[in-house]
Amino acid sequence: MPRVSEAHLAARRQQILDAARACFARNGFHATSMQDVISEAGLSVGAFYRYFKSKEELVTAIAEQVIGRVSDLLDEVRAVDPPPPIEDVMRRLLQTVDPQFGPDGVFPMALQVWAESLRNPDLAEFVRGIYGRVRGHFVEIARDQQAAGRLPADADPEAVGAVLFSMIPGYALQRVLLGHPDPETFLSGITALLHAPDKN
Amino acid sequence: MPRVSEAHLAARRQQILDAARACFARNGFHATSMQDVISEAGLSVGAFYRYFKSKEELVTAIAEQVIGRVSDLLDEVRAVDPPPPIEDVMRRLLQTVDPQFGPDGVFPMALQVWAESLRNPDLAEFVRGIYGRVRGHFVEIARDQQAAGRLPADADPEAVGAVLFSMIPGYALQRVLLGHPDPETFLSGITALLHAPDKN
DNA sequence: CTGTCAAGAACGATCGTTCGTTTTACGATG
DNA sequence: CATCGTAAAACGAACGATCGTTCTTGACAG
Repeated sequence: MPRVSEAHLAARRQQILDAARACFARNGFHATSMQDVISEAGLSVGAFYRYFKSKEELVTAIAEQVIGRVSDLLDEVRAVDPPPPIEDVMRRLLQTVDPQFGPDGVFPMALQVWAESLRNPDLAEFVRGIYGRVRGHFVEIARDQQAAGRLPADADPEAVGAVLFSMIPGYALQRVLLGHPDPETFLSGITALLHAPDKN
Repeated sequence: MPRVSEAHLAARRQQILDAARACFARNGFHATSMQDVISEAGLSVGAFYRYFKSKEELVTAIAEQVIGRVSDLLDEVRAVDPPPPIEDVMRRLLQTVDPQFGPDGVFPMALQVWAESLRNPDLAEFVRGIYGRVRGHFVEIARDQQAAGRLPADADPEAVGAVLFSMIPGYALQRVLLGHPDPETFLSGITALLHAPDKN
């Protein structure tokens, strides 16, 4: 019996996922047919359905990879101690994330995942879990900053973390939809706000 | 010949748009069929195609209404002088925008529009135009603040405007996907950042 | 042989849209 | 005012296309 090697099976699966990612990035989840994905992968219909139960399962798998990748990008940045100033943290973050704004990056597809998660409860829960963790990292960053005396002593780290977190997808959206501004300009805006004279 | 009143025609069109908005909010652009929209509107297939050339035209019309609404919300807030402190501007903004986070608000559908605009060039251009204008408002706000001495003299208003702008969709995303935090908490985070000790 | 894997024709469902028909509302006519 | 002719407006059965999926078939490794 032709039991094929475990590695071969995994490779096949990844081959499908890669093809799907390309198609989805090009045309979106809904406008790409199974035939598109299958042709791109150079497989047959029957082969595909050996590896995925349905199109929805494929979409979910891709979406989870995309969201997971976003999360990983942010994890890397957090893994720096001692905590540098907020501006440096955000600089690292924006620079790490910058190559992901192009058509081949994760952010254009992240937009699709966000929309999709409104109608796919499983995906919604997954997204909630990942983004909750990511925001948690920002809260930790805020806590670090507060401990270093770079935030008011009475500040709520949860609140500051939420604000810092908001800047990432907010910036991503500007980049993806408007094409502006570059990371350094954006950073200078953050710097200006952090150094606002105490008249507010 | 039954030329029906102009008002009647407009009302019919709006009736379709309302039905479409309800359906799209419930199931998304792609998962709602024409039959869904038409039934919701209580019309016949033929009647629908008298008012819209295609489903795509309907989607675009709805998307433009949604994006326009977001823009209008922000316009209202800007129309206040003399310019209050940044925190007050953002408070007004977040409170105005707060009721729009629920399932019936514009933001869940805005997510869909963002995704859709990646594959619909006409819609993309429209979105670009509107959001460009909205960001322009934030730049003006930054300029006002700078003139009032509440921002460093050498700050770039374009950059500060981009950062302030980013907080809105960034916050919207958190609210829609995570359900957190409430506007006042988020605001306290902004306040904390604005009052950061000058060690950064 | 034997059972796994790949292949792709075929299927039912459903999609968006068209189009021939019926209904409706108004202007003209007497 | 009553009637009728007519074109706009509404209707909905039907259509072709395409969708995602199933299933029969053959090839090939153990």
